Amino acid sequence: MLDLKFVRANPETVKEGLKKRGISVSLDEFLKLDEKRRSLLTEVEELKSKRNTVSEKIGEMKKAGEDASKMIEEMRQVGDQIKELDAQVKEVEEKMENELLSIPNIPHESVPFGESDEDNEEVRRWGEPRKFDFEPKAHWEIGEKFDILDFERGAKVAGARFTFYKGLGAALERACINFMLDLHTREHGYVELFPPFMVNSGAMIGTGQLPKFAEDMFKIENSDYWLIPTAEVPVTNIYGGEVLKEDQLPIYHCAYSACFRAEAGAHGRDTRGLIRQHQFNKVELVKFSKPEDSYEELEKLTANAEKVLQLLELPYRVVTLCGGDLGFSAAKTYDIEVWLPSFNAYREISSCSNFEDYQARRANIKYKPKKGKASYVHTLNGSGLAVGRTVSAILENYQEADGSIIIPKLLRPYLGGLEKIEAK
RNA sequence: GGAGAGAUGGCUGAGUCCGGUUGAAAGCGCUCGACUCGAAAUCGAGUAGGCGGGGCAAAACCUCGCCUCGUGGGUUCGAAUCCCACUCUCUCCGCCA
Repeated sequence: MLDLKFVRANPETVKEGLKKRGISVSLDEFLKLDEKRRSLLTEVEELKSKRNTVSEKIGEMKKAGEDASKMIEEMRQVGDQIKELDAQVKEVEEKMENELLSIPNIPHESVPFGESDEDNEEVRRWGEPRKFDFEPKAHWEIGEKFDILDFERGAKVAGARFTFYKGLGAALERACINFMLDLHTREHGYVELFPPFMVNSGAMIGTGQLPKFAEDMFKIENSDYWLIPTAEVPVTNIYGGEVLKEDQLPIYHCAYSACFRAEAGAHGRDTRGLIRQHQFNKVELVKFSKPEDSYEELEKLTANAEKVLQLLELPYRVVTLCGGDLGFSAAKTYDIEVWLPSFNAYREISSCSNFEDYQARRANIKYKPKKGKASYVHTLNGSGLAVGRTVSAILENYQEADGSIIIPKLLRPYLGGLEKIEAK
């Protein structure tokens, strides 16, 4: 959420910033509401002030045994006016709140202009995509061949975009999760959380999924619970409504969670394999930092996510998302894209963002500096990494001519020393 | 699921029966100052947030006002205090992985 005072004072800056996203928002209506709100407030506050002073006087008169019935009658009428005006204020404020919650974050100045993922700017590459001297198989073919991924039965018991991992497939998924969590907690200084997989609407508003993107998520019937689309939601909201101490910052959390996404509007895209599932696993990195440090923290967070791919020896590239491809709440995002032979392309495996104070304002997360007033922290997060896509990348990049799959060295301890998956 | 207790500032905790200088005692913590070579101890001062108006180009800051004692409603001239609903926490019982 943008700062109301900032929008009021700098509507042109806001419009200009949103232009980078390719959206033009008219703030005229909003600013008109703002003016209306303020004039209503002036009016109603004057009445309330009057009521307060007169009520006090009534108390004194009663104590002195004097008759105050005339004043009481007058104040009764004032009370009715106040009630009427308060209702108007509430209505205006609700409209404004809705409006404000629906305005996306303003992109950072370093974010490139552009309309779609084609306009994202490549920052760096790591590793060299392998040249196969045979026709490499897609991970879904490999998964079925070894009977370690069962898409058909996933569809049978749940539906499209659900999968059973089986045997070494399940073990590989679990090994990746543990490998990532161990790396981030032991080497990168993150404190692990195991979050709730469902949250309430307040948390979803806090990180920006609501009110605009309800159709992208799964809602639990007859309750205010939503299945989390990412651990970002519970983990970022963990300090919602709190004032942190300066010396607590920066806070680093990592968390494994299952993620649930409705994938509305993705019909026909990535229908095969593990790339786009309604339920997938992810290890998430979340940071809370002082505003002046957040962009440095974004670089470090991205490097922490990249480290996973480096250790697994999977080639990748990093891109800066252009304005048109930027997520709703983010000010700047780096996507890490892993090489997937079946696509003959790099595919997103992590998205690392700085939200600046956008989420902090919505979730009301502040910190108190040693000197000065409490102000909003900056929040960041990134996948470290999406696990299903990591498994896909391993299966595809590590396949051999004889059909076997080499296990990356650092994962072997997590699989009882297993060196390769091969036909029995 | 049943019965009961509770929710007050950064924290602990009074006030709630009996509505009116209580936005809130006291203590702790924190900040600044004094003392000290320095620290501790001691002493003094300060210390909730949000919104709106004015001062101001703006921020800081100052000032006036409004709102906030879990949340939302109600009663009343006036509510932390009375009534209703909800949420959460704790204790006991039942059930359960």
